[in-house]
Amino acid sequence: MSAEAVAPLPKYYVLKTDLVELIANLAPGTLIPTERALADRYGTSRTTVRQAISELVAEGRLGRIQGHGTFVAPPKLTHVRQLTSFSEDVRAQGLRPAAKTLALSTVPADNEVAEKLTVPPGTPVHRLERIRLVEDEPLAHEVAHLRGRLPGFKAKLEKAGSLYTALKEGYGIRLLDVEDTVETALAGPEEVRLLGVEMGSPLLVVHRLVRDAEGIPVEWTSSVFRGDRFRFVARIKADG
Amino acid sequence: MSAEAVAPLPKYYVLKTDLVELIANLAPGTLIPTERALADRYGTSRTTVRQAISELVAEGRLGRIQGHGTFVAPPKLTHVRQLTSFSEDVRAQGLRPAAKTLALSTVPADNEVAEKLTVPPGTPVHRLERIRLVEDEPLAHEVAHLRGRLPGFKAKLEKAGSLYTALKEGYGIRLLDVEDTVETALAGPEEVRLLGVEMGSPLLVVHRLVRDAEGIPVEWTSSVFRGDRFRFVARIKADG
DNA sequence: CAACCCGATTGGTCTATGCCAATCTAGGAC
DNA sequence: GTCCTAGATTGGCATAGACCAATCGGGTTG
Repeated sequence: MSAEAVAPLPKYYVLKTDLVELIANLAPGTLIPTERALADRYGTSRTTVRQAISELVAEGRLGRIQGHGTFVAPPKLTHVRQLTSFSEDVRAQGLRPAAKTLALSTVPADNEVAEKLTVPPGTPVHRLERIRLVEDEPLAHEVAHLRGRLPGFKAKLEKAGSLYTALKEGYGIRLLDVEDTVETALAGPEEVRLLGVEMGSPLLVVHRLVRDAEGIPVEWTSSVFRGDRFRFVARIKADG
Repeated sequence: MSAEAVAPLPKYYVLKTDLVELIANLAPGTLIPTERALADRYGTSRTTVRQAISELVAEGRLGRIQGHGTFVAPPKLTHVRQLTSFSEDVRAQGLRPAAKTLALSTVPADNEVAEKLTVPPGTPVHRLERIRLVEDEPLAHEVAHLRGRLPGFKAKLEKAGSLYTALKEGYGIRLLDVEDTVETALAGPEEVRLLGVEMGSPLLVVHRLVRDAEGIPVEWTSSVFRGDRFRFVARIKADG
């Protein structure tokens, strides 16, 4: 129709679009043809097939396992971030949450933690490192830093099961507000190891600052979520 | 030290790590060596160099322009999402915001819009499509759908300059709360065209549902932000 | 029967190379 | 001087093939 020269779409993008159609009606977990088979069928190189598949993996639509194959990924979860706990959010969706504590100790605050918690660098703070699981699948890596002296914190945390419950019922700390920042990143070796994602897959990096009823920062947490399995929701109320 | 066999890091990842160090002390905009030069220097193929650079581009640390070169990317912006407007947020950072209206019309609600705005499919709704700019650079593509009859909307919007101001001062609509969802995606041809990003670069897709004082949904907006230029912040107040 | 091993299959990394497309620069035409 | 063109340079796309690593299935071995 138009006389204008239209830039032809790259082959890998055409293939990607075709794959999206193909998997639209397939159940999660279904294997798609192998890379070599697709390369044959489309008369293209495996490199080109891999570029198309890689983007779909990055978008969370496909997954792949070396030696096994490439399959349709399960749909994204929705994570409602209110002043509730991760566990509650997940349970509200009918799923089974869990947390594995990797480390719990008292450490001197580094410069970043000190700034966020408004304490002098070197001040002892509690450090809690955990893996968040849903249906036994590791979905997030979280490192929390807590300000102040919290005697018997370990026992209280285990008893309460939830960080926020422990703070509230163990120490009477009431929370005023939460500030979350959300940004994208790509997985490196640490995330590959901890979350079982593949190199270069997208992540959501969340930094959370929690203030108590007096407006004093009490918690500074850095979390890395699998970007292909999560969607964040924030509900924000009007001021008046 | 350990007798355990350590999986050797892929070459492209080593190169990526080296590049992160290299650019740490370089000013934004500085050109890094060309792909061919890096391939020579590291005794590797250009394909491997491109894999390393591609991930850094996806993370927003590098940018590249065909025929020109690969350069250090500017730092991310921070976008505070409260019940304020995009414009106010950007101005608060000392930057110059702008919006370019691509389309403003009344259209029948499709299934998704109808569901979100709780109206029957086909109901006339206002559709506003805009490009958000900061310092003349397009950073987001936004399609808003507004429920209800809004006589003279176009004129009021132009007069107010801001969507929220227009709703409030033009029609007395007070807003109760906002619900944002944030997820990741990769750029396709439309984003390449509208935002000037490259194919496959990461995006933040935000869906926003705004309710009025009675809790009735009044706005359903779909936004696509450049993932390499934005960081979201949500402040959430405790309920009581 | 269970445990083991081996080979086929599949994705992961990498090479070497070619050509296309966008950009920039140096020279020449006017 | 301005404009234009022709190369050189740079990133973008794609090929064909090699070898590695993880997985899985079937057959052998105890």
